[in-house]
Amino acid sequence: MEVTGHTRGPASIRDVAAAAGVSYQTVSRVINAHPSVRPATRERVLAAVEELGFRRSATALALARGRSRTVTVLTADTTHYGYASILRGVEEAARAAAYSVGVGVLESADEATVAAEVRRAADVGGGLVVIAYDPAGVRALEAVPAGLPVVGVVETPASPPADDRPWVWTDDREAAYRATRHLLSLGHETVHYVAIPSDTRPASARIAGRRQALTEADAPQPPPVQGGWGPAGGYAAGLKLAGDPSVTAILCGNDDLALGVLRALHEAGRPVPGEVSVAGFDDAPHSAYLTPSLTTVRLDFTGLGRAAFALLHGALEESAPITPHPVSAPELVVRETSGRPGPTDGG
Amino acid sequence: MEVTGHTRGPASIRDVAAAAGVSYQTVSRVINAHPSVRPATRERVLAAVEELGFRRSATALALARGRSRTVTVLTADTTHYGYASILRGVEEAARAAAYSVGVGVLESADEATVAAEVRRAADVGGGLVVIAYDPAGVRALEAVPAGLPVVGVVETPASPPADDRPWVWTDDREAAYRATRHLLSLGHETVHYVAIPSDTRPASARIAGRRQALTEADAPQPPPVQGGWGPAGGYAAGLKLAGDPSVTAILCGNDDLALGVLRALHEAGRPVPGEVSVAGFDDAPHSAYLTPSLTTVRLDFTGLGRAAFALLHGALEESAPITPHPVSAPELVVRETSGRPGPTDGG
DNA sequence: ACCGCGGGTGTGACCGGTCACCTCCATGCG
DNA sequence: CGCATGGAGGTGACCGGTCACACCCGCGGT
Repeated sequence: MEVTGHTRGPASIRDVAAAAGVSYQTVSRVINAHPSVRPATRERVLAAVEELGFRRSATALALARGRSRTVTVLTADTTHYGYASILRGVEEAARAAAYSVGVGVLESADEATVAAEVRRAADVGGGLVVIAYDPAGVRALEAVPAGLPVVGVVETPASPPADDRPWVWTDDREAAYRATRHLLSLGHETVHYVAIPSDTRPASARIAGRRQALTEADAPQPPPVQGGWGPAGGYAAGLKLAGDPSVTAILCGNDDLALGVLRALHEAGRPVPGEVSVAGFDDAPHSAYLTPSLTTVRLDFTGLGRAAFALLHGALEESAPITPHPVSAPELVVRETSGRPGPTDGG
Repeated sequence: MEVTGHTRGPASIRDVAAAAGVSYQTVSRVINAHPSVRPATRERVLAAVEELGFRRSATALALARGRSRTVTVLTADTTHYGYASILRGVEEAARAAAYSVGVGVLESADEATVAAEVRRAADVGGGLVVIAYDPAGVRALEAVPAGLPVVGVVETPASPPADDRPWVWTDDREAAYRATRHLLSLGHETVHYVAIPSDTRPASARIAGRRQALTEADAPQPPPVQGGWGPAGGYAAGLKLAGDPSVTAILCGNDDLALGVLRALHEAGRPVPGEVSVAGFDDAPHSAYLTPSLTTVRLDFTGLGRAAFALLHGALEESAPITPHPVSAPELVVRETSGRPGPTDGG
């Protein structure tokens, strides 16, 4: 009725300008809260905005400004609890800052594929959060071209990151240290370790934390067992360890691994925590409800995601001073899978 | 050396054109594989593309074409296994089609918040996949403005969806039917049900499937117990059911719920499957490794995600005929939590 | 009365692509 | 030989915003 000649599709600032009887630039000023617009004019423009249901196109904004209010999270798996939590943290912070978040899954760790994925993510503009706990993620982080804002979510690094390529991490060295000490304090001679893939690096923070605890206690240092990411890998590793009667305490790189280990111990007839104690990392939601419930170290993945976004936000805009690391410290959660070692010579 | 005056930042088609000694339009033609470009010219352009590291800007493309090769997944939780798998399926299919995928988390089911989230997602253009298993998702699906391409991921609907607003689903009616029949066939008198929030609707497909199985077997029909989404809710529901000695079989709306129920039964001293049988939905990765391992119905969430994308892709472009539902049928996976009912009158 | 100044607006170019349309030239055919 | 045809390529406008700049006007100072 009152709308006569405006174009099909969503209204643009030109449409709004026409409706309000001003120039498109004035509309732009109103949208951006520029001070020098007369109140009466502002009112008219806002009324037109309301009436036409105008929404400023994110695409056009990105093109004109050169950056895109978008962060893309590159991850090897959306399904894994830790990764999914990081994604949630990023999304949460991004939403609060009116950013959009994209996801790219690194299907394989193959160099070319990863590089292609990084390029794709770069095409949309904005920043990148790379979850670099695993080989695919590490590759991706390396493949990010210079000049593209990126934050890596990594294990506790040995040396601080370069300024132009910040990292974010939880103190998993400390986490491993505490979990190991907890198990030792119960009376176990040593603590075996089932590793997630990233822990194969000799510099792995978790391995270092465990080593420190073992060293301080003058305990033997059995080499880590490779477990992969999921329960299946933990199960396989668990079967190996279950066969060795000297094994009484097992620390696992994550809760899923621990679950597999628990199953393997069960099948091998080694009661938990009667004979063997088990602890995990992450405190996934189901860990508290397992039978027996899982002793684990809670890691603040959501906070990690938020921190990653904050850093990126700081790099993309000249606001929000780069908040260092408002990530909660790891917290040991003692549950039923850890206890004093029982007599193992009996069976 | 050879590059003299081209602009800072990523190269544009104008830069490439200058380097190759052609017009920007020719570059555009080469990029888009337009036939009428002489091979020699094409070669020159491609060489320039290579040399300058040209990548076509997704933003500019979106602006010029009017649509943005992006799909945004709206979900209430990135952490939940089923949701995360759907996201992965969407991402997988999207990547194959050179689309980007965004995520929006519906933090609350509050109408205004959800509407705002939908608008935000709409701002980036492209299509929407809304995971509408829960109240927040259902609200979001309703709040999507007409004209915006959207696909809902829903429970088996009572009536087929409208053409312009397609849905995608697994046959969870059949899934519930099969799981219930399985439990009945073991000799249980009836099957109790711990529901996920969406199942409160009287028209819920899962509830209908279970009802049908119970009806066919002339079994009593105890009302569903509300469980929520996570293990905590399952635990609470499980405690209630555990107190009733007549309860010998419990079907749960998802594996996390089942986990909580198992824990509650354990604490109540009711052995599984000795006294009570339990089954879940989803077949989450850890379910096979629980002790006892969980009988469940595997649902093809990833396929669901891929199907959702395919539908959206069909709506966004005039290609890829709308493949109806290449989603795998639910598959009953019988494990250790289900067995014949034992003597319950003893304790 | 003249100038400078600053608030309130409008105009043109630009971001990096695409699309519609035009030109130029080498053919083929009547 | 003249002309329609189609391949190869170029030009201008446009998508929906932003930015740099010019304009107009009222005001205060001299």
